[in-house]
Amino acid sequence: MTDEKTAVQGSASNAAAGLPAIDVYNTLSKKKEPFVTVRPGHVGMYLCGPTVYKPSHIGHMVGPVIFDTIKRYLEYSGWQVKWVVNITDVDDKIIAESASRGTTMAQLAAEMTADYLGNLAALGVESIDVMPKATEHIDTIITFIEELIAKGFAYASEGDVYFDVTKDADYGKLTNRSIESTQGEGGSTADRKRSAADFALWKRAKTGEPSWESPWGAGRPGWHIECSAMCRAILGPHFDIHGGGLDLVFPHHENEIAQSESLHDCPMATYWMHNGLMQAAGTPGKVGGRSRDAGASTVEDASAQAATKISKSTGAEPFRNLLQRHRAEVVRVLLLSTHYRSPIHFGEEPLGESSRAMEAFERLFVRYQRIGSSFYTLPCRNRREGDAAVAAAGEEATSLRAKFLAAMDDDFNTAIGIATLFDCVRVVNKFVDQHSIEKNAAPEALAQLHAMMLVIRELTGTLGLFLKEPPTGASGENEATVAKLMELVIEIRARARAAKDFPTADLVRTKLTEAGISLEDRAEGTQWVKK
RNA sequence: GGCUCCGUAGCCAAGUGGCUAAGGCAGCGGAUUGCAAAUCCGCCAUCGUCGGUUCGACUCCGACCGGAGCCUCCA
Repeated sequence: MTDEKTAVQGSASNAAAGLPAIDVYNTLSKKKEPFVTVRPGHVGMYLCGPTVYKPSHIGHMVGPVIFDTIKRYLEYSGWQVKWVVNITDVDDKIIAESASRGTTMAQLAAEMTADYLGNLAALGVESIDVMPKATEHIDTIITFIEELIAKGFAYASEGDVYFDVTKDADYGKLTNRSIESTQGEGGSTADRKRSAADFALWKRAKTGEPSWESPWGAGRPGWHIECSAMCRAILGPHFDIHGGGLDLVFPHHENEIAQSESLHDCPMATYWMHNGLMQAAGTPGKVGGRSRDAGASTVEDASAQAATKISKSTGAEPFRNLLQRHRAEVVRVLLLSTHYRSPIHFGEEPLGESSRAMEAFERLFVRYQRIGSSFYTLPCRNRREGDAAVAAAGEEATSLRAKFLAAMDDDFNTAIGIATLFDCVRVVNKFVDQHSIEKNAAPEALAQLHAMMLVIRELTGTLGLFLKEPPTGASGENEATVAKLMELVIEIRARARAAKDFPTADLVRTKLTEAGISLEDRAEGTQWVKK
């Protein structure tokens, strides 16, 4: 398909179906392309999920949050999306880790999958439709390999099966790589392969390893084949979006393309989308990767990388530990504040900054609550409903919404989207100030305020933000006790203020601030907020 | 050595061949407040360096410097 043709047909067919024109950056072409789906109005999307051998860390959360946002935005805009994220539950690393823990591969995989799912839920990633596990698709995988052998693209070798890259005319097209320039897996498997760049589709079992029966003997699938096989089984031979971290482009996605397109004579996915990797703030190197000196080959390299290696030794903590210090919503804001293809600086500093930034939204929601309405129960309108209703929110809100949508239509630019939302917050606060809505609201002003809040609800909803009311801090009976106490303290301070005893009033406020509680004096009375 | 990508204010981070280079954090000044907090208003960058193309570049090209990812396993 040529770009020119696709562009014209794309915008035309989207418009005909009442869908907006969206551009998507495609790793395959290295440029933005108009978004045209295989089936009009429908999107098939696949994201490479985790290998479940250790608790997931922040790096594992990037892709899910980004593609969750993309799915939300596409559905908001009128597409129907089917999103698949696989779980790799058979792999060398799982086998090694389970052996060292004295448990089984299945048991370890189940535990780590639960950990992963818990983290996703905390982050509001709830829109995954299918989560296939490799071990539940062994038959699918074997069939796929048999077809590849039958077509001459793969060969069995002493119980292993390899993909023959020399048979694939355009091997390397995703990463602009030649067969000669790739080393492939070395070690003991090297002499069973015809070319170094050939990769395993099926690995024969060593004694004691988990294995499945196959036409080539007992063994297990290679790393890349499960994605090809499960993609076809669930989304068909040609679907729309295939995503993953930038570190997966080679060899994983290159090899998926080789497997699927050799067999099917059609593109595997129209758009290949890759998210940037996490980097520990202030230090070079991504979070959670292997140490960079693994491939050091020259003397100069070794000395240049020494500093890097030390800084990387911190590693990445399990995400669930991080959640004890930071709300998941803060993480989500941080991830979406950077364009998805850029690396993200991650650490306590950036998290703290995101947290402070995000509170501007929540303060507005609290303000809205004081005016008498709950933000969290407002309906998230879809794009058409929003188009029809936005005028009531006034000119500024209308143009900010248009800016937000234009940014998201342009390769899901959530960074501009969030920036625009900050503008919305300022516009609404100003509106509330100017119309003295907190004192005596005119019905028309109140109506416009609600319309504006509905716009913020609509747009933040597409990012998966502010969908749930934040936790209030203390819980249950404690909360009630604290509330009573605060009521008393505030009452005493109010009397001091009435008597112009400001030293006493200020003492109360200062001490509370030190204790992490800030007081806000307003016309209607004093409010307290736990920081 | 090969293949990608990046270098924008104190920090984080968008963006564009030519209108005032988004937004956030921090900071400063003002309105408001008993004083604060919150909110609002205002201030705070010439875009790594050096060349080139162009009427005009931060935006295109080249070189250089610095940083990141990939080239067996990694989200």
